[in-house]
Amino acid sequence: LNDNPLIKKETRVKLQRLAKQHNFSLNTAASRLRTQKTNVVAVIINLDGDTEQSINDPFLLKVVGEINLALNKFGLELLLSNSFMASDDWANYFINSRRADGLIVVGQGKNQANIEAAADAGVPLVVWGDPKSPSNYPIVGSDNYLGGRLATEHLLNKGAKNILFLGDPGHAEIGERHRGYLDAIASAKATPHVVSIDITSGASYKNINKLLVEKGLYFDGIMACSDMVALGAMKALKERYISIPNDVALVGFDDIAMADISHPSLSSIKQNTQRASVILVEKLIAQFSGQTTTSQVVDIELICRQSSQR
Amino acid sequence: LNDNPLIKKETRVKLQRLAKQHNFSLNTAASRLRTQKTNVVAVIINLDGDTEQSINDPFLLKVVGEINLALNKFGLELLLSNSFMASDDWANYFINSRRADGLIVVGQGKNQANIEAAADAGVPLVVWGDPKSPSNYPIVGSDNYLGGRLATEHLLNKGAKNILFLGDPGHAEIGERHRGYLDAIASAKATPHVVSIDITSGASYKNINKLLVEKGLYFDGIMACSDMVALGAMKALKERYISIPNDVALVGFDDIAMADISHPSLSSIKQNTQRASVILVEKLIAQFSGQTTTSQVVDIELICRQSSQR
DNA sequence: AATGCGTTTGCAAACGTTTGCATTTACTTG
DNA sequence: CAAGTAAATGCAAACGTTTGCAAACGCATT
Repeated sequence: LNDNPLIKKETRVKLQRLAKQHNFSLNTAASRLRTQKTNVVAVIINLDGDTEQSINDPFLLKVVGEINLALNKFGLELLLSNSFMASDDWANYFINSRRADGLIVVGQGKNQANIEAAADAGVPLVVWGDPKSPSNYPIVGSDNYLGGRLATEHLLNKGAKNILFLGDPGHAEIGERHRGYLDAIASAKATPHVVSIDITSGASYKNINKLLVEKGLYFDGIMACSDMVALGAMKALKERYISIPNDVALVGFDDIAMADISHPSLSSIKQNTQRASVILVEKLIAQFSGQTTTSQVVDIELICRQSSQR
Repeated sequence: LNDNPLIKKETRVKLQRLAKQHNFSLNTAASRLRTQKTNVVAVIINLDGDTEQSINDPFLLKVVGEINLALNKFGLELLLSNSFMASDDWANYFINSRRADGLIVVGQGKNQANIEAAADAGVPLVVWGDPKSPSNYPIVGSDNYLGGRLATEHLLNKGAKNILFLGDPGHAEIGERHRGYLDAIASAKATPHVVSIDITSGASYKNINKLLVEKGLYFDGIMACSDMVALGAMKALKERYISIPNDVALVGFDDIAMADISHPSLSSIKQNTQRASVILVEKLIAQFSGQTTTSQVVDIELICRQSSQR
């Protein structure tokens, strides 16, 4: 049944047909016990304790969906996990106990201690995050610095002079976007305006509202650290009849489905999650066979829509 | 290590501490082989072949996230699956092979053959879907009929006379919403207008655009079968400067995060996915111990926002 | 010293696969 | 017909846990 080449091909297919007919299926528990392989990969959604960003975040879930497809393509299954069950000792909980052969961590968050510990323990492990972060484990992700710079330069090109950066620079990936933003601003000899907020649409909405009340409309562009954040800001602006893109041009990050369907449609930095997922899985499989793998940057793309078109 | 009551409590905690110290973990493969229990539940996202609705649909993923939390609460793990790996014979693939102890199917779709087959095979199984559908398996879900009726009555109350139903009535859950819509329309002696489209924002956008071009604005209300569909329609309307809610009032379904953050914010029928997830898991666990379980309706709620406020 | 009880230890079987080796069978070729 | 090869069969061990039973141990009470 496992396509052992010692057995003639016809015999194999004959038996496989018979197995299907009689509803016979190999007992994976026994098989895993014997082979010490599970063909399962645990996916951990790595959220910080202090963010409101939840397991419901559309972008994170999109990444999980893509990873699932990529894993299936290689015959692997996906054990979905949050940090609740596994507590802190991922190596022990997932690998030592033979629940999974490897780990894919979605999101670096602010605290990489758990990831580092697992990597140190020699666990096959890949991370979706910012590939430029120094690490002892391979990280696959977008060029966040470039994304931040492109988005900001785009806004500058469209004539924005006072561009807000909306997001929490303490977070690994967003920190890079922030650096890109700062460099673009510096090159243009403009003034940076950084508004550090939690990565949620709600926080964004509230903060932009507060800014408008307290300081008025002192900005004419926003580089948001995610589309959800951008959409929250957009709502606050629209409620005050501030024209997008004419009064304020707006660029988000992630290119989630809603970016295209919002009105005005939201310009965004598109992360190629599909390609990244395949690369993540390939690197993980390479680790299974003992190879060491390195971080890798995946292309990004500025999707120019109405929110920055003027 | 498994809290066997034959062993004195102090000895148990002592050993458990030792195990943690030495990074020892029970081998789940062996344990599963011996006990014939996996403590794993497979979650299948059940998409029709002929819809563009994808694994990336925010609502479906939200449900999966909630189910994950509910399962964890009961010490169960979640094996995420699409229909690709399991092919058609779910009983065989998941249960017979001891990959999981039970199945949670998210979405009935148009074709229930796979679900029925698994249920007939005696597999512990629960479904997120329309609880009023006749079935040989327990379905947990919202009162879709009531939701459709409430949404439509709400629009009627707000003075809408010509209300579009936007969605595919061939799909189980949406069929019920459609029935609710029709009944509300009939009670008000209004004329039904059913626009059957695929359950995606893109399809909705395109169709509303086409309708407006071909027939003009012959409607003043829309009851959309999902928020994504509603948002697609909203975009088409806004592009033509049709005022929401004044020219057209709009109600969606699901109450996804975007409903609150869109502008105007979107009225919606909120499905209590969190409660439903816990109920799903409880029913599944009841089946593990041989009990038979029945379908159950979870409360819904009309969330009234700007898109229907006039 | 004997009895009883709670707790621990030791032992063996079983879960269903995979793997390697030795053997047998079927079939082809000189 | 013998020799040679490809394919199939049979056998036994091992993976690490759980379970039940029997035996042993420690300790307190008669």
